[in-house]
Amino acid sequence: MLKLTKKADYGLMALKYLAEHPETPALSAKDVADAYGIPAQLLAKILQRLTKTGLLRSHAGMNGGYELARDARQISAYEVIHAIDGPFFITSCTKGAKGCDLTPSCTIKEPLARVNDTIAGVLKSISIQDLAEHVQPSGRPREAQGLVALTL
Amino acid sequence: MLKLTKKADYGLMALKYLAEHPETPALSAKDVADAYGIPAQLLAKILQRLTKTGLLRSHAGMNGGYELARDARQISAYEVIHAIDGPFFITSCTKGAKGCDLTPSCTIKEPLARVNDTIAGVLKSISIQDLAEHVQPSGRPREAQGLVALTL
DNA sequence: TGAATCTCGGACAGAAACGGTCGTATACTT
DNA sequence: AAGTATACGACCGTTTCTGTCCGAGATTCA
Ligand code: SF4
Ligand code: SF4
Repeated sequence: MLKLTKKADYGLMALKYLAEHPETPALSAKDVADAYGIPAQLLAKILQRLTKTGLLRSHAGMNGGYELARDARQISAYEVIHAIDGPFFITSCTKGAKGCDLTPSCTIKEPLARVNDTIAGVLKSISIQDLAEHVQPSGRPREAQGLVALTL
Repeated sequence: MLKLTKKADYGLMALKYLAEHPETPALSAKDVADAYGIPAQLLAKILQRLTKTGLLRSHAGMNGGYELARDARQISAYEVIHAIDGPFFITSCTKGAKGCDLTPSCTIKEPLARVNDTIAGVLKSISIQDLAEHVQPSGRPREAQGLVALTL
């Protein structure tokens, strides 16, 4: 529950990897998969989907591969997750989906929808760049880099 | 992914229901289950687990049932979720668990751990009471009731 | 031209998590 | 004693997740 899919996880890793190698023209799925221990074929399909949603640009053929379509600073974790795992809900009922059987009688779906938005906001405020800058966490609680409004 | 379990969902509904009926000495699992359309047997087990973790007090026998162990204001959504679905991770690796195969080579687990904490913080800041006060959302974006620090 | 490399896309299978049911034992009230 | 309600574990069908396989198209290079 409330757990990130491994695909999304892999997707974030790959994007971060690409962000860290801006010089290279393109990196193949296999390159990235080998860099970590990710199953190559699986990563391939993930990158394909990221391409289809416009987060990556692909290039077939020899020395082909993928590159970021935008600056790493302009790609949010939310977009990645959304691209890979589809629309983001905390519950089974949220807007867009058909909802669970007891959507009418349920009295907490509305407050939960706000929680959903809040969490989505957190994810949206995180960019690939943020992941790439692995500031050595020297234990010191740094300045908060952002504040997320929690309306409920 | 990142979706609340239905069990947790039911648990929150039940807790909220109990919070809304502070006068009654105890409400049986069946009462709550009927109030919404929740499968009674399933809700029963959920409430049992909440009892075992100390969020509820149970009372067997006729006219028995459950009651909140603490004030609704003192019970966070996080506790409920944690009690029902176990420890809260966003990823498969987080502290406590054995982690996934590529925990060593993974470079994003540390930033993700912070995201994890952030979201957990959001959940912790929400009490059952907050759910019960279903302030008619008149569209007007009320004052933010809290801010969550987003450190990465 | 043709071989090598790489993306694309769907099908598919094994594994795990989820949602829900059942049966039985136990505790409390009247 | 009878009735009501919690307690607990086993079980099972469904869905979701993870990962693999395979065939088809694109591009580069010799
Ligand atoms: S309707 Fe209520 S119960 Fe059904 S999914 Fe939405 S929140 Fe959970
Ligand atoms: S280690 Fe990296 S890949 Fe494995 S679960 Fe944690 S974050 Fe995801």
